[in-house]
Amino acid sequence: MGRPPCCDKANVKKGPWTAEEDAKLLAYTSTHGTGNWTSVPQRAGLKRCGKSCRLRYTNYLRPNLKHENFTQEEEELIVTLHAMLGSRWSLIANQLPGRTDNDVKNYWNTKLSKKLRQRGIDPITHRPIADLMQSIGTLAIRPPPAAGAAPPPCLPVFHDAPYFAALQHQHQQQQVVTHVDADAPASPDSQHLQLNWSDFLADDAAGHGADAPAPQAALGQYQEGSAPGGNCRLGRRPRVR
DNA sequence: AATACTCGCAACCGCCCCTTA
DNA sequence: TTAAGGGGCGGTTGCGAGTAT
Repeated sequence: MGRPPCCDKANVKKGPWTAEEDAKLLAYTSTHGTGNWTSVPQRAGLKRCGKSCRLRYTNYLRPNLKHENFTQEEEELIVTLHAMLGSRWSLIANQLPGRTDNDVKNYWNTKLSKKLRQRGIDPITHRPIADLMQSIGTLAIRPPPAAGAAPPPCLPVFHDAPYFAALQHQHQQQQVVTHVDADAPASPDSQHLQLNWSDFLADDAAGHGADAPAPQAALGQYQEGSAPGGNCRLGRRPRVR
């Protein structure tokens, strides 16, 4: 049994937002703020789901959003953070002022992952594709597990727990490729990580205010939550309120 | 000029976590 | 203590615009 719908879907409009709807939503949020989203549609005079209103506001109408193209610096930061965090788009977006998680996710899916592939880097693990092919070949010759034995661990990726800590080390060794200029010659050592790990942690703490948990603690939660119960599913991002 | 294909992005879906009664 | 509901998140889809054939 799933969750009940958050709104009456039969009487809710879907699809692209009109300028009139945007104006209503902006007018409402500018005077009343963004408190209870489920009540926003009714109060603002919109035939929309509250979630739809929230999404429209946070991804498009919110003040201080950037709508121009991503800069080279932003690209490199996204790649760096993706190597560290995986697809925690909201956390990555927190480090990019004026960008939303949807922006970052779309940009990654449409551009950055392709750029990485063009350079011979696997966009999931951030490792050279040739290395991965070698790993797959090694796995293929392993004997099958005995009957009743525990299932084998997942294929490791950078943002799984054991690799999270290792990544910091690798970062210090400047091995992670972050430069994704497709025109540049593909060379594993052509560009190196620019982001300072401790700076990232400090930024994260500052971004969440004084009452936010220490960033190291938050990262600890990521590591603990990365493989709950030993299965392959990544842990969800710990929420910071 | 018409059609097919690709790309970019806005929006939706469904799951999960947290809060609250 | 527990269940319901709200909010947040990542994954996916749909569609318009641009480009290639």
